[in-house]
Amino acid sequence: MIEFAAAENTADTLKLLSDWLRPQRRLVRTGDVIYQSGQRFDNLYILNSGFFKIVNLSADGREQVVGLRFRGDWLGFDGIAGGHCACDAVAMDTGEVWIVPYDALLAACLKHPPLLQVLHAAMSREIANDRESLMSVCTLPADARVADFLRYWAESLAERGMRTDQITLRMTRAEIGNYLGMTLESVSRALSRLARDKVIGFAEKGRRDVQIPDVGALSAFVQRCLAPAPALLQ
Amino acid sequence: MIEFAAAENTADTLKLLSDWLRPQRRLVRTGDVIYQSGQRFDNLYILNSGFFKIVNLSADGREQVVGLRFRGDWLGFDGIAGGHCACDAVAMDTGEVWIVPYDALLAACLKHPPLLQVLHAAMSREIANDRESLMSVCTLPADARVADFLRYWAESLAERGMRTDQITLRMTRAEIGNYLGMTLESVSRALSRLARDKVIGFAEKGRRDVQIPDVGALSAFVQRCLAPAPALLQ
DNA sequence: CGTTCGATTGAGGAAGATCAATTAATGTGG
DNA sequence: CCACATTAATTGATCTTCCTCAATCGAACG
Repeated sequence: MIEFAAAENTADTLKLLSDWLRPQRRLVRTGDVIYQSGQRFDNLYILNSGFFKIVNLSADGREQVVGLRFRGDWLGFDGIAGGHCACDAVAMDTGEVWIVPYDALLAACLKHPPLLQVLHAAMSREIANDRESLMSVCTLPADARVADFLRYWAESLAERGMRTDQITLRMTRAEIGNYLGMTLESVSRALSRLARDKVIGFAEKGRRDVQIPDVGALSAFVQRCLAPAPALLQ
Repeated sequence: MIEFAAAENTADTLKLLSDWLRPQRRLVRTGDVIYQSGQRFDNLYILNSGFFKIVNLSADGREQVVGLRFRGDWLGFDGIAGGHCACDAVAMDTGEVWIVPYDALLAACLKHPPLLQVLHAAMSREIANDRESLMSVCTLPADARVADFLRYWAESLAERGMRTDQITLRMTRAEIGNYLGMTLESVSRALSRLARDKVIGFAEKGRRDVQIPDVGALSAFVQRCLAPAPALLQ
């Protein structure tokens, strides 16, 4: 049970951080801003619960969702180098955020080095995840990208011990499209096709709840999109 | 002189790292592999000179250039979380890489906390950079993406005190296209258009050397691509 | 109960991919 | 050093995917 082990791991790590850092806790609701681009960097944030998006804003006004974050993830690493936050972090649901002053964190890490390992692992995971995103956007056609997005979301939940057979997308089609580099219409069409192929299902009411009976079917769908020839008969 | 200050900064940081870590040095040549996906994670690498690419390989065989690295950058962060390298790092030119065992680095950081700040800043920069890449791929049309790629490369050189009026691309059109999420033909056409518009120039012989008389012109070109209407007259 | 916002679906068009031919650069063995 | 082979780059023609524009439908909310 890898999922279970990972969920245990997340909980253990959070306990360790809570015990050693005694962080200030902040309850957030949908739309609440954790930090904003340009703001001075002072704190890192540990997510105890909820769903969050990271939004990048370019100088010329382009807006781009560049990441999604869940329980156990950290926010704010982008600010360390420049002393200012480089993006916005916004809650997509009610949740709890732990606030950790960076200075205090460093002090705690020096006293208790295992904390340092936890911190570095979080940054490392973020780097590896971002690369997967880039890979997905660069190499997958639109339908596969949507499928891969659902797979990623479901697996993120699974790793944290949450149910994945029925998930609630906390983003509009426009936001998903922005994150995946396509239009909202393309997202909608892709989801319709996934539903037609029985890879996903929609709840009776509302199309924000997606049923994923089998996460593996999503991966299979991605592979099917990549297959060079349909190979009708041979 | 921001460029000069940054170049000074890179040099100072490298000196600090060299003095405190006494890293093993390795000379590399074009094509040399610094580390490979799946390999056990033991070391981080600091780039003293040269040009490097980070290549991600997916389970189903898709290959994607997910990053470019220069003097002063670090390699290997992706391996910290999982204990194994998550990508390949390959030299695109002759250069020198400093090898730092992660354990030794942590020990040194505990003895000399400023090192920790340097390490975290490097990881932070990497995170912020990756997001810029994703943003570029998701929001810019092909021509603008190529222009933005050249701008990024030129500015990376400028930050390190190298000349930017004439740069040598160490990648084939195919590699650039892979990195930018487009075909090699699209890269070639974009470069031809940039040359026709006098935003860049080509050397007499060989089209791997690109003349960039004015980096600002590249940014302007990107903006022109984004402009919704040409606004012929008003 | 109407208004508003989000989602779906269709039709047409445009950006970029694919396929193909040519040219330029690089490398190799005689 | 040259003829030849090989790889990279350019350019054109065609085709596919996805975007844009537009209409309709459904859900949520005051």
